[in-house]
Amino acid sequence: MRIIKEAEERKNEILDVAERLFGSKGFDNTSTNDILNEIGIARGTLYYHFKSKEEILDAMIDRMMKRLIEKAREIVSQKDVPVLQRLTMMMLSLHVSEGNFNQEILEQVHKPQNALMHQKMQERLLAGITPLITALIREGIAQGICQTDYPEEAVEMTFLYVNVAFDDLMEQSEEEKQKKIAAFIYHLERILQMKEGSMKEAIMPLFHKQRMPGSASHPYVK
Amino acid sequence: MRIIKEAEERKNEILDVAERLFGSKGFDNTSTNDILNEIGIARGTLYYHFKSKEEILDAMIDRMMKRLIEKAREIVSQKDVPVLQRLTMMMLSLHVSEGNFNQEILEQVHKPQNALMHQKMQERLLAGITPLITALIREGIAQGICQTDYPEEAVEMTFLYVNVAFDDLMEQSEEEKQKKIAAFIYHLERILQMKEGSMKEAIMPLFHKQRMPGSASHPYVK
DNA sequence: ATAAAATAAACCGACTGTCAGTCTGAAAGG
DNA sequence: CCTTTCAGACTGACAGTCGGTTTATTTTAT
Repeated sequence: MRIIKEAEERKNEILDVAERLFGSKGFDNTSTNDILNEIGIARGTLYYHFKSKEEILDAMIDRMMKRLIEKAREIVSQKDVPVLQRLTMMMLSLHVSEGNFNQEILEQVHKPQNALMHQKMQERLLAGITPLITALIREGIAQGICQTDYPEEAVEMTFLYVNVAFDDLMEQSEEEKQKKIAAFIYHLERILQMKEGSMKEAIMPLFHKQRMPGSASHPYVK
Repeated sequence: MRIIKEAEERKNEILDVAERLFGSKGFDNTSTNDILNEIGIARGTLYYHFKSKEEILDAMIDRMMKRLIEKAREIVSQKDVPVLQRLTMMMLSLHVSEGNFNQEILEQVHKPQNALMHQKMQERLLAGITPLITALIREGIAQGICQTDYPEEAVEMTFLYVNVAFDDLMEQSEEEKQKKIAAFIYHLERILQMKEGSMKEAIMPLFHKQRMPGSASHPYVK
């Protein structure tokens, strides 16, 4: 029995499976056979739609990052929410959004074997999100909440740090985590020359109820 | 013809070649055959000394980082040199030391295909160097030159940024580079709450002669 | 002491299994 | 007729294994 689908539809089907398999087993440990067996298509079909395994990875990451960046864009555009809260929401959205899917993939992604995937994702994310956060910071500067001569670089610096240092945060003890977060806020306030404690004050409203890790929703985040 | 060597000697021979080949072609694009052909040993010999290709990579990085960290340790221990100059030297040593070897490997290392190598090196480097720089910062704090409640995290943040952002600095235009560096110093001064411009003043003495990129020696660096 | 025997260390290279990617040619859908 | 799919055999490259060999060192026997 032969099922014909539109190219786009089939591609997405492939990407869905790839996303699940790469996410659960990693890129190197997923063979192209795994993918095409799971879907039930022939080898030729896979290579009709993608010209290499790496192209599948790239397309998958592309699709994924587009989703994330779209969410981020929505957050930034909520002009009625205070700047600093939107900033916090941005940070959070990258680590808890999409149900617990990102959780699962993040656990995979920072294993050494998935370095390629990790780097590609980080590159994309950085390129896509930096301008958005930068815009946010400029808003903050305009409002006199913060100040820096190099908003773009300030964002790069902090965002990069969040992504690398907080990636393997899960392996740390609870107090270690708290310290890392506190230190980050502390230094973020310095970089952006904010009133001491103003960042913490912005974060608190988002946590007024205790949250189970990685699940329940924030008041603003989707 | 059969040449028998002591294990250590042979291992180092293998690592030498691996270092050169991984450095010039990347990890994935270097086959185990490339390595053993170049040395003129058999397949079995290679696997007698190392149990996998990845173990070769790990050992190579280990050896490399030990050298780097040793140099860094020497720099830190030069108590007669002002703290901020030593700090600068640390940063520089990681990007220009060892002749122009690092240059070559750094160019390779930040290509997407070498993500694994890059990540492993960064992890090692971060773990090895952070404590050294942190000690330096504590000296600075004791001298009243800078101040932070979280020296360790401040170091992690800045050092991580240097490594990631300055890795692909070579591809940027000259003015882009200058801006990035200026921004970094600007924010570093803020993070460590230093007198504005004090970092720049510390850097200048190291550059009193114009230097050819990546070659001639600094007054203090080795 | 010294030759022979045993042990260990280093080495060899053919072989295996896996996997990404190619190719051909036919058939179904629209 | 043109896009999509099928089937799957094939290639070439590669990491890793294995049984066996050579060289060096130590032990034992004489």
